[in-house]
Amino acid sequence: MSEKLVLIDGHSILHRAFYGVPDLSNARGLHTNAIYGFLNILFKILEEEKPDYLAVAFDVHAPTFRHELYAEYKGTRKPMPEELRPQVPVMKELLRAMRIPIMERAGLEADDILGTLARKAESRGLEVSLVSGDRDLLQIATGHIKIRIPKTKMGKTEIEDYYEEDVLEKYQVTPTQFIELKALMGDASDNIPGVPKVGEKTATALMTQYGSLEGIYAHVEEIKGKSVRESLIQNRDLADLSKTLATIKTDCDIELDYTQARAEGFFTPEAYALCKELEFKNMLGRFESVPEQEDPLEGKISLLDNLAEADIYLRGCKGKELGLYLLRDGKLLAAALCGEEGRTVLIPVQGLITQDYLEERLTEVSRQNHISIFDIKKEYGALCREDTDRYFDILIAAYLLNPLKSDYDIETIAMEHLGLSVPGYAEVFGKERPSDIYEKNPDVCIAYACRSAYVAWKAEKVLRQKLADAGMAQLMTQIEMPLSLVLYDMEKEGVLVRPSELKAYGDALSGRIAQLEEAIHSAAGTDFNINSPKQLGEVLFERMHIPGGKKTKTGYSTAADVLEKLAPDYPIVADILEYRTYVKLKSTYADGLAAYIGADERIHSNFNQTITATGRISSTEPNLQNIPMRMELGRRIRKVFVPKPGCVLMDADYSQIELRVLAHMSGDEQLIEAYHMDEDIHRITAAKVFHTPFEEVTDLQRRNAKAVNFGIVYGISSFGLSQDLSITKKEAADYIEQYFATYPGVKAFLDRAVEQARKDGYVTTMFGRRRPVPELSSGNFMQRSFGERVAMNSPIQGTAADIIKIAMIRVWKALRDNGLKSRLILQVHDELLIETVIEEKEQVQRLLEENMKDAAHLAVTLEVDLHTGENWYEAK
DNA sequence: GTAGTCACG
DNA sequence: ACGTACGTGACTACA
Repeated sequence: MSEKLVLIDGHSILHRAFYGVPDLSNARGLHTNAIYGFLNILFKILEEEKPDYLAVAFDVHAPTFRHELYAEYKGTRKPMPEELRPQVPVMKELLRAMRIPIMERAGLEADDILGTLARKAESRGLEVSLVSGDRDLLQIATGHIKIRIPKTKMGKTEIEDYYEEDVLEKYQVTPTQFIELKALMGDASDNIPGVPKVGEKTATALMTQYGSLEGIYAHVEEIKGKSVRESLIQNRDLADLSKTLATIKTDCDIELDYTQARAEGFFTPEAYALCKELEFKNMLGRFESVPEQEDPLEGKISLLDNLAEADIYLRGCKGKELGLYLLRDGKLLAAALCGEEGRTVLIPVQGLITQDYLEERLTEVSRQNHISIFDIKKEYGALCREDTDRYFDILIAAYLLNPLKSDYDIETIAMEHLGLSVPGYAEVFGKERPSDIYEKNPDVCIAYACRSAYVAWKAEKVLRQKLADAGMAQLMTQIEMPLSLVLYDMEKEGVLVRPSELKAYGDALSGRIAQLEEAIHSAAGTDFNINSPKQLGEVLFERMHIPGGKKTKTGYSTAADVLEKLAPDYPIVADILEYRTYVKLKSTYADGLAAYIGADERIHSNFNQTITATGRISSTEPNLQNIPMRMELGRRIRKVFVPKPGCVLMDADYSQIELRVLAHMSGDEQLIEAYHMDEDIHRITAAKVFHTPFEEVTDLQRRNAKAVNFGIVYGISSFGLSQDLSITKKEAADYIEQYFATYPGVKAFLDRAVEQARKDGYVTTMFGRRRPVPELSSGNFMQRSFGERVAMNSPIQGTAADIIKIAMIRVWKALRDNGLKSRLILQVHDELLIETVIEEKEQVQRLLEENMKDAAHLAVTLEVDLHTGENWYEAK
């Protein structure tokens, strides 16, 4: 088999990646999205092609023969955006670190280098792939030279491949004709002059008819369209010049050193270090050997593996500020503590040091020491839970400083906030159990645990300072840290369910599912998997010829909004919708929830504090924040959520908290006044917006006003609103205009939010929580628009999240301080659920209402709707 | 592992 | 012209 060469147009791919990959930047503020995208494309190509040789070509900023021919020639590149420019040298540095040859030569564009090297390689019998975002390269395609054009969209890379025949198929012209096609059309973005008034269709038609530019001019008098004909005749010189400019040189004096271009040994320590600096964490897995900085704890670790030594240390550390790390594997294996730069200790569960003993001593230590720790919610079980002032969670701090990360870990915090490179959990333990590693290689485990305690200890000061600088010190100490304990308690409490009722509910669904499945298969005339959108799309839109266009990349859209339009005309579609509803309820809720019922017949969901970009809490395993509510059938699932004996469920939810937050933050007098009227807010809005007396507002008007209210909170766009209301964009735009005329303060507020985001790079909530909005500086229209909506929505959603967090802490403390046995068990964004001891009902109700209403003092009151019931269904 | 779908606020 | 409402998580199919 012949050998394979891959050549990449560096600038072109960087450009593609820059526009295709959302904004990224590392701790030093360097934008890295183009480099990241480039690497993704590079790795994808390496995997697909497994080339023998690889090189990357770059343009040099110097005049080329094209400039000599044509004074106005500006190069084939678009101007480079500010955020991209600094990424170029870093990209080259990374390529050098990966031992990939960089080909560049004054007077040559990357295209010419690619063209020349490709032809030479082809004549030597190699298979060649040219990777570029630039279609001009298609002229080089042959049976052995493949042009690969990657498209990066939302982080996913797809590559269009063109051999000679593919060019012919897609453009109806040969690669050679392709140059002349471009010459005819001109290409404004490439600064190549062309014959005016010849568009792509005309140019293609002419080219297929006459075969070449020369052929066209030989028969120019026969051409039908007058304006085209005259334009062609007038601009003959321009067409020829354009062809010369667009022709990629394939005979340059440049050679590839095939020894250096061997496609191997990319993953060098230098490249690893650079990727780490750039924070390309998921790239690091590609490196086999993992070079590390010297261990910061070399010689500073003490192993205290007997009771006496451990005891001496634990007594002696009283009053210190400690960093703590608990090594777990289901059970506690060891505790690492750090209270000074020069010494970190590890106390293993071993011999007389039992798990109980160690946990007891840790609880004692935590009572009299300040402790810094990573992910405290997991460790509260072994800690004193009187208050949270003594604790600092570096995970929560890192989250507040940048809530956009998908995950947080100790090694990333060490790198980002301490500039310290330490091995990560996966590097130490891989997929093995910590206890196995601990037996096989205790030193590695000890070192890992101690480093983690050291990082927690060392990072606290830095993180505190950064939080203070960002105005989030109070948010950290007064809201997030106390909240972590509330969440711990909620998880521990869990919520009681009735397994038998859940089972019965599921069984009832199964019956109907079987019926519907049968009806659908029979109507379709074929048995297929209704759960497969692919198969379903084919059956509906191909086999049954139901009208309905493609929407998704992969095929037909079968989403509910598409099917709902078809349901009235096609019974099978209505059945499918019903089938979907039932299957969803069965799989996610009936069966899904059943799998999480513990031995105590309670479900203990995880409440995560460091997931969302806006400051909301999230719930997982299972998600108890998305239990059906809107439809009656699904809503009945709530009947299986019950209080324990002697209790009732009390549910309290804020009434339109986000809209009230908007009224307050915007200070809009009209909106505030509307709330003071103590009437249906959507109806008032409708009356104001549509200039209708309050009493005469129609249901439709109210519904529209409500949709606009929602839209405002989401970061209004006429398109979004038009989708929601099934009206035209124009009508939606009118509504929005009317709305802003009614509530001018709201408009001003939203504008300010976007302005702040543009200026500072982030927006803030009433309580100082930050949400960075990197998308706003994107060159991509779609991403920028998204950034604008985010800038408008986040302060509102985030402030509402802050407020309910405050309420949770107050309610939790009030329950505790009054010695009540009722417990907070769930939070659903604007709603709290309390398992309430019947005797405490009045007291809990009062305490809930007061604490929720008083959680924040706004220009409008916070209203709370409160219900009590024998199950969650009744309590809503 | 990603895409499509759908449940919630 | 571009192509979306904001914030989540779970399940199924399929490469």
